[in-house]
Amino acid sequence: MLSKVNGVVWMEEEGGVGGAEEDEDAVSWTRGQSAVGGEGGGGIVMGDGKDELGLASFKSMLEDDWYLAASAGTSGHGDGGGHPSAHQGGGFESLHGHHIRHHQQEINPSAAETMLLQPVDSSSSCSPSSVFNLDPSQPFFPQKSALSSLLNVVCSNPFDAVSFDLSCDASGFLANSPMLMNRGGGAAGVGGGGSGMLGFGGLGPCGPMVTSDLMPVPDNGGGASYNATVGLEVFESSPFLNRPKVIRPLEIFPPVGAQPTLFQKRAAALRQNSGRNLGCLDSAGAAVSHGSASAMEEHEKRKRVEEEDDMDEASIDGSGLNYDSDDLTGDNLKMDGGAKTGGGGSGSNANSAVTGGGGGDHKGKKKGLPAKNLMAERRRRKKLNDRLYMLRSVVPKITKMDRASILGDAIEYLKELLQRINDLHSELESTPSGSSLPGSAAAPSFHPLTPTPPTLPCRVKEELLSSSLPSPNSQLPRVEVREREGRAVNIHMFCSRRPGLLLSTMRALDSLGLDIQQAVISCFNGFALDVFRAEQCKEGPDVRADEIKAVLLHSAACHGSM
Amino acid sequence: MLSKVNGVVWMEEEGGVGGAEEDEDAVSWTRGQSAVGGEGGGGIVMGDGKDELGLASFKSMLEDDWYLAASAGTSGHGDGGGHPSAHQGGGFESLHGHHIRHHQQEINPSAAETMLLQPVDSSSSCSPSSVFNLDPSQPFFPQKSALSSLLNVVCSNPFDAVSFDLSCDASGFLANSPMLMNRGGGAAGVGGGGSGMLGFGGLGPCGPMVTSDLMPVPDNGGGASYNATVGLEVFESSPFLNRPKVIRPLEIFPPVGAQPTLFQKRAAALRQNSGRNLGCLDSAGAAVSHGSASAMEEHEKRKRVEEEDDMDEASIDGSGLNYDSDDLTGDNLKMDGGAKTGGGGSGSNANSAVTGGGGGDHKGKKKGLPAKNLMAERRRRKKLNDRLYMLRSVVPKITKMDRASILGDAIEYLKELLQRINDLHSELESTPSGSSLPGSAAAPSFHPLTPTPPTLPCRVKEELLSSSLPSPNSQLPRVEVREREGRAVNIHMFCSRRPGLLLSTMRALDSLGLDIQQAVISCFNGFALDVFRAEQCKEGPDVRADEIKAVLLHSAACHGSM
DNA sequence: TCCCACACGTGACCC
DNA sequence: TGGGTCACGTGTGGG
Repeated sequence: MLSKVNGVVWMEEEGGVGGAEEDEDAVSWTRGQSAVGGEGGGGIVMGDGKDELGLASFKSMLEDDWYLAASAGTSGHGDGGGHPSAHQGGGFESLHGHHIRHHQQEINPSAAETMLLQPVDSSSSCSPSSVFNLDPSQPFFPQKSALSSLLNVVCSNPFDAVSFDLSCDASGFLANSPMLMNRGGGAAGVGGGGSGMLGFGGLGPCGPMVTSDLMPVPDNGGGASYNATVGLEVFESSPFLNRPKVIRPLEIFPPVGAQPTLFQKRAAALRQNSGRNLGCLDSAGAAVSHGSASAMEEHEKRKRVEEEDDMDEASIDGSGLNYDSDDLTGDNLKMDGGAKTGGGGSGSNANSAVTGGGGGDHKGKKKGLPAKNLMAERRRRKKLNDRLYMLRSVVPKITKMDRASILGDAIEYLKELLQRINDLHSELESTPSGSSLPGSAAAPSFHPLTPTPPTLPCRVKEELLSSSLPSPNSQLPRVEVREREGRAVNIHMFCSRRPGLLLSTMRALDSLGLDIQQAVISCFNGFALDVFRAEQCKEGPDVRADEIKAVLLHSAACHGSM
Repeated sequence: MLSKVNGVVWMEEEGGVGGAEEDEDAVSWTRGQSAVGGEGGGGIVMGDGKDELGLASFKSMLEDDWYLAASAGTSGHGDGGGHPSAHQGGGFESLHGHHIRHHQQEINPSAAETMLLQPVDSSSSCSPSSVFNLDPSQPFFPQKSALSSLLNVVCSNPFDAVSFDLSCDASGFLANSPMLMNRGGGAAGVGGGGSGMLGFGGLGPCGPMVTSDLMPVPDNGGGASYNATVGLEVFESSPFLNRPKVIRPLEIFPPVGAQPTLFQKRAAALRQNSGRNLGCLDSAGAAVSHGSASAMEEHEKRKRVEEEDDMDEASIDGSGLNYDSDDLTGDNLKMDGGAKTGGGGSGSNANSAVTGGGGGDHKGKKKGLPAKNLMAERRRRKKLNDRLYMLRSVVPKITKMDRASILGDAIEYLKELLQRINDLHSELESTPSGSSLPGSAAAPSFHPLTPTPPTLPCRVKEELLSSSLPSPNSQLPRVEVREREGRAVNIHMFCSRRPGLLLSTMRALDSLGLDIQQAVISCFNGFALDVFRAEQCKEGPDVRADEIKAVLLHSAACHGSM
């Protein structure tokens, strides 16, 4: 149902995101990504996907797998440093892949699906894109657009998403994991881990290099699909290389992926740094890059792992594959974890003797719980990160890649959307034809979609400010009424809170024949009434804004007076 | 400017959130809170605040202060266990402080600012509420509603929001911050830190106990204001104690507050647990509660700290005061940190030998960085949490209190909004004249971004809408009423929106002799009413919760029935 | 008991 | 160098 409509996209998201359980949500996200990956990489293992369970299990599997895979893969390349040429190359791949993808998406008609995928990817990729955005100087890519598109995409894939989410939601996860595994195997071969490698290999230049390194990359690629095209670009596009700094993250491939963003960024950075210099093995690079080789290695591993995880989520399929290949999972994971910790030895954590202390999971610290807990924690973290990225992907304008910024941007964006909806509502109702915006000045602003509405006309802002600010308490009642089209109105009222004010205000509005359709009223120290949309009863005569205002002011005054 | 208007709050948020830099954002958030605090606590050090930098500094200051204060306070009580009675008391304090504050705010006419603050607080407080929501069983609080309300608020302030975004985006934030500070200073003087303490002391029972403990509280209190009432409640209201579980968070006063949510929940829980048993010193309590006294202590401290931090953010002013009072800050902080770490000694962390190992900040591990870093990390964490709560507050329907869930819900919600926008767009275009559509069609498409879906068939759209919205709508009216102490009640109501519902509900509440002091009401698809605090008129007979519920249900039903 | 979620402190990295 | 960010591993509490 949902899926069909464009709304579908939304639906999915919703289901996945909010609607269902977290896990489910996570799944959904993943799915989306996976879908994307599938599209791009093609190789999604749909058969598996079919199972609802698949997803869930997938997810978990993936996560675990991640670690495992990552560790496995990582260890392999990270330690061994088998990569041929650039980390960068690898990094780029992913990043480019994403970007490229975006372009492709646009380009490709197939798009519909792609779109969806894209979104997913974008989510992951988003980060990259956002990254791009970050760099003012080098926005070469349409991150924003990408993002938006992604969002859209997500939205666009109502079906996909929906189906996934729904199916996935509940049973999905758990059951899924196995599925994932299977899937992974089943998958075309985007391949994560070893398989993934293959995928990359297919890409071309990257392939080789990637292989060892790519382990992670694949994940990022999640998206093997991306790689193909991407790979080329990467190599081709020196620009990225050229500008390591800002872009770096992106460059590397943060963009691509799903989760690399942060991780990738860092990883990429590392790689670049080390990589460029070294351009050799990962390990070498790592070592080179910094003082503590061991530390570096660990770091890399971890990052990779995470990346993989991300990938998993992002492109579950791919990851799935990897996992499958790895298959070591459980034990390996632990081991990996242990190894990591042990290896890393950061300080306190390293300790972690708990985890692995020695080699096994139970070492001694306490119960041996640590290992499990550790994994759980990792999963949790990853999940959270994925969500975060997802959120990022959904938010068109991303100021910074910071987690906090992401949240902040999301909040802002959310508000913006609400505002828009409001405006649209008013417009809709009021202006039949005027569609355009008569009413809503705001509409235009956001409409444009400009993700960056921000710039909206200052004037508007001013208005708002004036209105908004007034606030405070002691203050005089402040009422603003805007007529939208037709009989719709927007009301903003602010004054001190007084007992009975709420009721009297409601009465006043009612007396005016206004039906409050969308509003938010808050009482605390003060009283704030924001009616986004209210309509005058059809029957009644038109009430003018100033009338409304007068009535409300009176109401506020009466009470306010006290 | 901004500061003045109620919008301020929003402004801040928006600005803080999306618009500006993270720091700023953070600041903004903080401000909101701070503002609140200022209102409540008043004692913000405004002088400093004036500087734009001030904000930043404030922020940092506060945060640091938090820690310091907290640590100071904490260390004092935590380690020494100087606190008179309960940790709970302490914990409560903070929490309560928040709640109380709200109350006070409400009480305080100064409110206008408060209002703003409130929202902010609410955001933070929301978390608690959401927490409640999480519990299916115990939704007593209007978390959702709160959230929704928040959202609404945000939304509601179309102007504000817009303006904010716009204005805020760039300069706004920075500029604002100073304002806030100023305001805070201007505030009545609730009092933060030391001052705050006083405030608490004023409260009564809590006062004494709190004092030592309160240090942190003030922060929370940001809001000393709350404390007064809260403190009482806490002590008085055994119920909370009685129902530690689900309610806990709320009970404690999560609602109030600002950030307690997660923190508070836990903290509260801890306190309750320990507190109840012990009811003595914090340290004692801690020790009692669990095996590792030291660990407990640390925990408590930490929590408190965080709480404080939250407070800081929430009610920066307060914190500011505290800080001021403390003044120890820098060094103290370090010390505190060190102490904490040292004291706690949980395991790995404890170690923290880095931090304090011994007593001072620099111990030895590496550079002595740790301490600083530690603080930074704490701040960061806090900031992130605040944002998260903020986000939560904005998202109307929160399934779980999980971080991941919050993100997921937010994403979903976001998608929903996009979908809606899309639909609206299509409708707009199509409906009015089809002509516009084309172009606009684009709109929808791009809007939604979903390139494809673009225009989903209206019909579909309709379906979707119906479906999407559903959440609210379809539902049966849901009303939850909790009696607080005395004549205070908490009400959470959620049902489909119906014309006149708002008024009828208000009438119903009025008829019950309830004075709505703190509430958030949001209307969109559904109708959500969250009354954080309402008091029955002194005159009237006591109204029982079930009566209220019945009346509200009736009201909802009448309208709801449709 | 386990699992989950969280907060914490730390090391590493970047700017 | 210093602040900020991040991931990690751990400890802990709640269910």
